[in-house]
Amino acid sequence: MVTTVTNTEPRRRNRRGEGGKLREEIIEAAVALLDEGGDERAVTLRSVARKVGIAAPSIYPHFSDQPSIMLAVVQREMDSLTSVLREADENAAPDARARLFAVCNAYLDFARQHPQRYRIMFGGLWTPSTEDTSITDADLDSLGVAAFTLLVEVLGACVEEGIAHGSDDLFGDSVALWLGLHGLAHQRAVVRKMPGPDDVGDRLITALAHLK
Amino acid sequence: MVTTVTNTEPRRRNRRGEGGKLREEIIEAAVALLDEGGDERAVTLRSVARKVGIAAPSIYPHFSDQPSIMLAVVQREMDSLTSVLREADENAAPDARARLFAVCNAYLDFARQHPQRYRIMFGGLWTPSTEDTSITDADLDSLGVAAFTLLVEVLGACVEEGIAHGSDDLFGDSVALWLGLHGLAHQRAVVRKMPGPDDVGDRLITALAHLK
DNA sequence: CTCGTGAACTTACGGGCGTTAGCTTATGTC
DNA sequence: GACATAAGCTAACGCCCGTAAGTTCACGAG
Repeated sequence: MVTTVTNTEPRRRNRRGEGGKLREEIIEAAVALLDEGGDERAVTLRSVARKVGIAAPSIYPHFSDQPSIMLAVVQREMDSLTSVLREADENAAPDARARLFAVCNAYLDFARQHPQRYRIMFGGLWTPSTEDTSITDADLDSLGVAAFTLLVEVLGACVEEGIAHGSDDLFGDSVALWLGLHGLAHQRAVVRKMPGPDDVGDRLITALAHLK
Repeated sequence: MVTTVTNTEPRRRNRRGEGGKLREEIIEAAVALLDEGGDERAVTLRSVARKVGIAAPSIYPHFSDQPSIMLAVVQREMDSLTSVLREADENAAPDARARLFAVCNAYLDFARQHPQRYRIMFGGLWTPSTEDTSITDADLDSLGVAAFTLLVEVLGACVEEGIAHGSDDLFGDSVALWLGLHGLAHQRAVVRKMPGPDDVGDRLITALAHLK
C-alpha cells in the first residue's frame, strides 16, 4: 500500500515569523516516510515536500540540500534516543546493575520500535561521501556522543559498585558493550526475523559488561 | 576521480554457448562499482552496463531486474567470506582457541578490507521490500548460513576443549558472538574512524566466547 | 554456402529527481 | 487602506533511471 496522498489544497500559510515551523514539519515528514517502511531511498526532497503538502522548492529556505534534511533527521533522532535512555536510567532502581540493564534495554527497544530510523542513524549511507554536500565532518563526529556518554556513566557505576570486573579502560569497555548492543539492534532492524534465543540481549550485556 | 570509461568499441561478442560469461562479468562490475567507494546507489542497472561495456538492455537476459544483480553480488560475496573463514580455520594452529581467534579475526579483516561489500551483505537495504522484485524469502534466509555454521563449529570446539565456559546453548552463544563481531565490523565499515582501543575485537571475542 | 539463432545493439518512452529563476499572495504594520 | 515583505508557489532545466520493441551481426551446424 503506497500512500501518496499528494495533498491538494495549497496548505494554510504560516503566520509571519513562524516560517521556522515548516522546518520541523519537514523533518517530521521525512521521519514519517522512513517509518512507512520503505528504505531511505523513499526520502527524496520531492517526496518530503509532497508529504508536507508544499512545493518542492519551498524546502530550500530551510535546508540547503537533500542530505542536510537527513542530517537533521538523524540529529533529531539521536536527541530522542538520548532522552529515552536518560528517562530509562532515571526510572530504574537506583542500583547500578538495574540502571545498566534499563539503559541497554531501552536502547534495544528504541531500535526495535523504530528500525528504519535506527538504520539511517547508524547505517551511515545517508552521506554521499561528504562531497558536494553541506555536511561537515564535525556534524558527523558529534552525533550520538551524548547517548554514548550516558552508557559510559552507567557502566562506570557498575564498576564502582563492584558488580562488574572493570578493566583499567572504562571507555574501551563501553565501546565494546555498545558494539554488541549495536550489532543486535542493527541486525534486528535489518532482517525480518532474527534467529537465536530471546535473551540474546541480556547475554550480550552480561558478557560485555563483565558482570559478576 | 570518477572513472566513467564509457568504453566505446562495441565489445567482442562472446562465443556461442558462452553467454553465461557475461553474467559473471556483470557481477564483477557491480562489485567494482561498490569498491570504488560510492554507496550502493552508484550500482544502477545502467552504471553496471557501462562498466561492463555493454548496452543496458543486454543485462536482461542474465538478470530479471536490478535487485537480483545485488542478490547475486551478495551471494557471491557470502561464498567468498565463507572461503576466507575456512581458510583461516585450516591455517590456524590446531587448538581451539587459536582457531576461534583466527576465524573471528578473518571475519573482521574481511569487513575492513571490503567495507562497501560488507555493508550491502549485511546492511539489508538492497531489497526494496521484496515486492516488485524476483527475490524470494528463501533467497534471503539462506544467505550466510555456511559462514555462521563454521563459527558455531569453532566455538563448539572451544567448549569441548574446556577453554570456554559453554552454557547449554551453543547456538545462542554463537549468535551472541557473531552479533558482537558484526557490530564492530559494521561500524568500521560505516564510519571514517572508529573510536576506542585497537584491541576491541579481541575483547569482544574473549568476552562473548566466555574464554577462561 | 546457407541460414537459424544466440548475443548484443539502437532507439525511444515515460517518469522521478535535484535545483534555479522568477512570480504571487497573505500578513501585519504604519 | 496602502504597502513592504515573509512565505510559499509555478514553470522549467537537465540528468539519470528502468524498461520495451525491434534490429543487426557473427557463429557454427547442416
